Amino acid sequence: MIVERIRAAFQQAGQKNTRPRRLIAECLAERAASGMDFSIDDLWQALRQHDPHLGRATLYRSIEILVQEGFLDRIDFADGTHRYHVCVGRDHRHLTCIQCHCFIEVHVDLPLEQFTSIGTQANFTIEGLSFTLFGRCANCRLQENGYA
Amino acid sequence: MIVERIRAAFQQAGQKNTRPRRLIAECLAERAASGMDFSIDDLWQALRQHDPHLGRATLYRSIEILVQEGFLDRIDFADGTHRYHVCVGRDHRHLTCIQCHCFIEVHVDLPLEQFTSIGTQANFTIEGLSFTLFGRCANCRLQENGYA
DNA sequence: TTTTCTGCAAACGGTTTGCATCGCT
DNA sequence: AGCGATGCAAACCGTTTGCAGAAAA
Repeated sequence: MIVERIRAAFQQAGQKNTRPRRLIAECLAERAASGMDFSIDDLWQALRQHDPHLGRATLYRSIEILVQEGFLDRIDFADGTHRYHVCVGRDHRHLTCIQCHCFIEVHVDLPLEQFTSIGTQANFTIEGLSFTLFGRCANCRLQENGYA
Repeated sequence: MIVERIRAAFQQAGQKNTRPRRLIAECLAERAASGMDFSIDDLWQALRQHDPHLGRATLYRSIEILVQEGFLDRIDFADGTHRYHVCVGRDHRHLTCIQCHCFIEVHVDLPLEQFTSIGTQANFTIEGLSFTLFGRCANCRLQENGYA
């Protein structure tokens, strides 16, 4: 169960099992199930429905932990905004729509051997990668063409 | 000459050839020559040396135009900060240090054919890609080991 | 009981905007 | 002369921080 995995992630980071974090875990589980990505604010709105007194700061603090733990993945858009989604693997490879921000996780075979050799050449230790294809989804194309 | 290319980019966007923009073009040319990346604030500090009255807003407005024109490339870091550098090609492929933010443009042979087929499958029109390897540069590793 | 987390509200920092003025064309 | 660009300052917005009280361990 996803909720358990999230609680484990908190515990892993040495965090207590508190009510706000349980709520956050629930909300994230819903999002993981639907595959939706979300902004911090989306999540906060959802949380307020369960507990109107839950503070923004708490949410920020928890999200930070989960990103560190590799449980959440942060997607940065060219316009400076960013959203999150529940991670599947370690590396991040997606296809996102530059208009509506919807996205799909994709499976690309990247030439990993090249990366190690690039690292060696440049004298860097490679610790992660991010690969994003930007495009426009079918929906947004339709709307652009006036069928909205 | 780079300065000319920048001016052309402004003109392309229908912008007038004004003193602040000439200054910006000069500063960018220096940065292009040295291959350094920079934050908006770096650039602003440099500009103030030439003209202490140049406003931040003007800089933001100009940078925005150049990013749109594809002349500047924006690099987003995991900590939410971002920097710019003068573009070479259309697509962005670099290796950046998660600690000091230095970076190198790298030449990776990405499986382009895969991308088109991914686009087709997902019904997206692909318009760009971003590929970043994150790591730690030699300098930062040394410092971490106490040789600072 | 001790330590950590929480909620609140205030501070923060980067970015954007409104507006009177300036300066290209 | 006309219109867009500029500089300034204030507004903005997402995020972080300080702190007193509340909850876990």
